[in-house]
Parts: sequence; structure tokens; C-alpha cells
Amino acid sequence: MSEKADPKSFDAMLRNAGLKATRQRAAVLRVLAESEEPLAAQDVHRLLRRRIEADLSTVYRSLESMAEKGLLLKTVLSGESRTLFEFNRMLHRHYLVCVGCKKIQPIDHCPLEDYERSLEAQTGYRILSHKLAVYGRCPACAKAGDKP
Amino acid sequence: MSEKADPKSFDAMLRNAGLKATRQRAAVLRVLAESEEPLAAQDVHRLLRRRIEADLSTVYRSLESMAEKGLLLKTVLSGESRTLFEFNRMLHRHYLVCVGCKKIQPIDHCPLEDYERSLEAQTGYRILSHKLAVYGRCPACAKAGDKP
DNA sequence: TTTACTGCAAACGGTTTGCAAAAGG
DNA sequence: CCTTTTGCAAACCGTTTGCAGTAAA
Repeated sequence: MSEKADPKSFDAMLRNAGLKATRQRAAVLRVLAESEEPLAAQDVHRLLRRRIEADLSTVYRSLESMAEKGLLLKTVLSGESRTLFEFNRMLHRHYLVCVGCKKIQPIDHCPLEDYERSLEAQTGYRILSHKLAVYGRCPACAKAGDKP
Repeated sequence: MSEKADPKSFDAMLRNAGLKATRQRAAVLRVLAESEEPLAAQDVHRLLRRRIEADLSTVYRSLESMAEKGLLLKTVLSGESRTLFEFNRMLHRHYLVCVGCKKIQPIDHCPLEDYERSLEAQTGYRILSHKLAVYGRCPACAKAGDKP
């Protein structure tokens, strides 16, 4: 859960990305780096308050600029109206989302590399990225048989 | 573009789904049946006005209830803040989205059937569905080299 | 010092809701 | 008739923005 990253490294990451290393931004980045799952702006803001004060609009602006620079990834999932952000660990990952308890679990292997190539050949598009999310019931929710 | 479906069939579909067949709902369903692409509530509303009057809130309510009954599919795509709805043709399809001109193009083959099975085995989840969208530049936008 | 960033408050855009009137079965 | 569904207007909620003040480089 806590990866004990050197506080200074967040500042460095920000500066490398061409952003000023402010207290607020470093804290936002840290919250996301320490989270296993993608978080919404409001979640980040709430978690942030344990460490520092930062306006919600600042959180939004931070998330946006860091996503632009590639430090974060922006995602939208079905059944979640908010935009989620995750720390960009530079591994290409997808998620398995439980429609019962809403748990979000990373999936390691991505089955789409080859597929993208063949799509490029077929369509003439230059493929840049893809989004895949798989929805189901986790073992617990499947057993419980709760409908939601 | 126009599949010339019998107006009565929309009423029948609605009743089969356990919904009252109102003018408004039939018209919404028709607009989506005749569209190649997923549409946002506002698009449906605008297209509707050529045929009948219907309040935007009614369109939202129609879309929601029809999606609940499986007549429509609900989607969210990156770079589009609105929720999109498409007529459920009962074929499993994905889309290729151009990040330049925003064109949305259906993809025929889905490479994920086998993958879902292996995921079930690995995780113990009961997989219900997945969402895949591929993003890239269409040949025209790739050639034009316009950045957006 | 200069420019980027922050806080605050107000605006925004898509979506939802309460309620009385209208329409479907 | 008795429920649903509709129209209208207002509320909602996540997100964005203008602006004056603050802090990073």
C-alpha cells in the first residue's frame, strides 16, 4: 500500500515533466502513487486533506496538467460518472471491475498488441491507444448472488 | 443509413421489453436504429425534432429505461463527456475512434472471447461483459498531421 | 522579477428529479 | 380507470473558469 517513495522524487518527476514542483502537485502525485486503484478528483482531494490543504479546483488543475504530461492516466469506467486518474507506472494495464461491490482489480496481461497491428493493416488507421475494461462479479459477489 | 423498419416493430419491441409504447419512445428507438453510430441524448433530441416534439428530459428517461431493458447499449468514450447510446443490434461490436476528427467507426471482429475464458479461470470472477475502444488517427487525419 | 500556480467564488454542461397534467393498456 | 409516462422548471453534481493574490524558478 505505501511504497515509501522519497518526497523529493515527486518534485523531480514534476520538474522533469516541465511543471513547477508545488506542494499541492507533489501531494496529489504522491496520493496517486500510493494508490493501487484509479481515483476520482474528489477522492484525491479527500485523501490530500490528511497532509495539506488544497482547493478542489487546484486538484482538478493538477490532475489535468499531469495527465497532459503523461505522469498520470485518465480513465472513465462504466457505472462511474466521474473521471478517474491513476499514477502512470508505465506498464500497460487494464482493469477488472466488479459490478457488485465496485472493486477494481488490475489485469496483468494485455491481449491486444497483435490485434492492434492487424487493425492498422485492415483500416489504414494509425492506432495510438486503446481502452479495455472487463466487467463481472468477483468470487464473493458471485457467491452472494446480490443482484446490483 | 435508413433501414426502413416498420414503425409498428418499434412499438412491439417496446412492449416486448415491458415498456409502454409511447410516441416519444418509439421515435427515440427509431432514431437510434437508423444511426450507424452511438449518439448522445442531445443528438437524439435534436434528430427527434424533425419528427415529433419531446422534452430533453423525456429523451433521457427513455434512453435510460430502454438501456435497462437491453434495447439499447450505453457507452462512454474518452474525449467525449457525454454518455452515448446505441441501438442494441445484438452483435457484439467495438469502435475505432479517430482522435483527430472524432469519427467513430465500428470494428467487426472482437478478439476477446477466448481471453475472457482464461481470465475467469485465473481470477475466479464471473465475467459478464467488456468494453473495448481503440483510439487512433484515421487515414485522412494521419495524412493531414493535425495535432488535436 | 517574471511567470506559473493557487484559492475562492461563480459559472457551466450534462443529467436528474418533483410534480401536475396527459396518455397508454 | 389506474398506472406510467410526459413536460416543465428547478435542482444537482462533477468539472471548468476568471481573477486577484502567492509562490516557484
